[in-house]
Amino acid sequence: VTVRAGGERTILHVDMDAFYVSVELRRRPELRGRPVVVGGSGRRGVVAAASYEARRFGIHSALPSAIAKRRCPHAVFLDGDHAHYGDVSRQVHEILHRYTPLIEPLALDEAFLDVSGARVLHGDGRTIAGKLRDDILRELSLTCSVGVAPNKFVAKLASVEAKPTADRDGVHPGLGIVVVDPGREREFVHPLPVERLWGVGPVTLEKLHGIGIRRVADLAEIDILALRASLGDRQADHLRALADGIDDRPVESDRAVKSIGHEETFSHDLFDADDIHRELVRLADAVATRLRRNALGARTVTLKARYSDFATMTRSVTVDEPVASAADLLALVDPLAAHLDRSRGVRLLGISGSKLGPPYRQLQFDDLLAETADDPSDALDSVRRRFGHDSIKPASLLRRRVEGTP
DNA sequence: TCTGGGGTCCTTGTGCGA
DNA sequence: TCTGTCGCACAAGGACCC
Repeated sequence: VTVRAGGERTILHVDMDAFYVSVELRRRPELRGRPVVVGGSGRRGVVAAASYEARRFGIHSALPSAIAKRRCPHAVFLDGDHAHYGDVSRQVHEILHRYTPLIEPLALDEAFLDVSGARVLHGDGRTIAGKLRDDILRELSLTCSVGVAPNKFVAKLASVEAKPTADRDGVHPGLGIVVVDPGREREFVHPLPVERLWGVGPVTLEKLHGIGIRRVADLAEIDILALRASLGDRQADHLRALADGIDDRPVESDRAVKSIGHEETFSHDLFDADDIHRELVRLADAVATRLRRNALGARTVTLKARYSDFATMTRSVTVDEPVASAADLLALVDPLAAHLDRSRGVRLLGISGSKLGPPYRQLQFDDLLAETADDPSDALDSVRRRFGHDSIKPASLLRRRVEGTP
């Protein structure tokens, strides 16, 4: 977190163009110019990314694959290769690091950069955006769009304006870079439809339409009390600030991960307890592997299940000491799973760990015994060496304590 | 044969101790 | 002693993001 006394910030939002698809096309150049879809090949899949040629047919991310195939039967559907996308993402980040250490990754394919302190060395925001686009294209054969603005939110909207577009008429190249100068934020955001604001999804949009708000300018003008009554104080105040082009959130380069989880939708619903247990074993193993890779343990473990009617439920337990092994995760999750209503059919199961911390275990007396030879007195000596002579003594030497005191 | 998987953040309800 | 309330922590659900 940096605090700059006075002076405008210069924030870049870098967004790779159709990232997964573009990475695949580097490996399979024969598919260039064709509608290509990554993900969504499974029976219950959805689209993860679509080439601009595929977008001409109304295919977009999160679209159920069954619908995507209906809209464009001749599209090429590829399974995703997330490990590879992760590698390429790291290469992109190495390039970004040449210009500033203040990088906040949002996803594999996009990041915020605070280049306020890099202007002397590398030039203004537009210049830096041009340089890193050139670097990424030359070194990785990938294109990206960049928004430049005094804050994160406007920079993100600007990068959308910089992107290529696709409609029935064809694919239209984008500007590549869009700069919103300080003082022009309101002018830039006011004409946009309100659903372009970060945090306005289908539910909030419905509420906003209900009180007559369709453009960002409407949001900036409406009585704040009416807005609060509709959305709640916190969200109302937040959206109003955005509508005024105000966003003070810093670029956070060192955000700690808060949860690690795995979930899976099955090709066919599960009704059998053994089947469910088997899947939980797999999920627990996957979560445990990633916890340990990150040198973390979880104090809270959450079981997620989605029934065939798409109703979702979660149940969690919190324990005193972080767990990081598949066996420990499973021991916590299995009792939760016993309460599932299997007769409804389970289409998805997930396990996630939160309240993360170092995976240490409270030192047990047995641990100390195990460190020493068979002679218990060795263990005594070991404890006293580590924790002091009075740290261990015969129970008979302990004074009785008044009930209720430590 | 419609609805993934990785997350973050916020709201709401509830239980508990002061 | 009983009751209300306040603040807090936690669990569960949901909205939203890519």
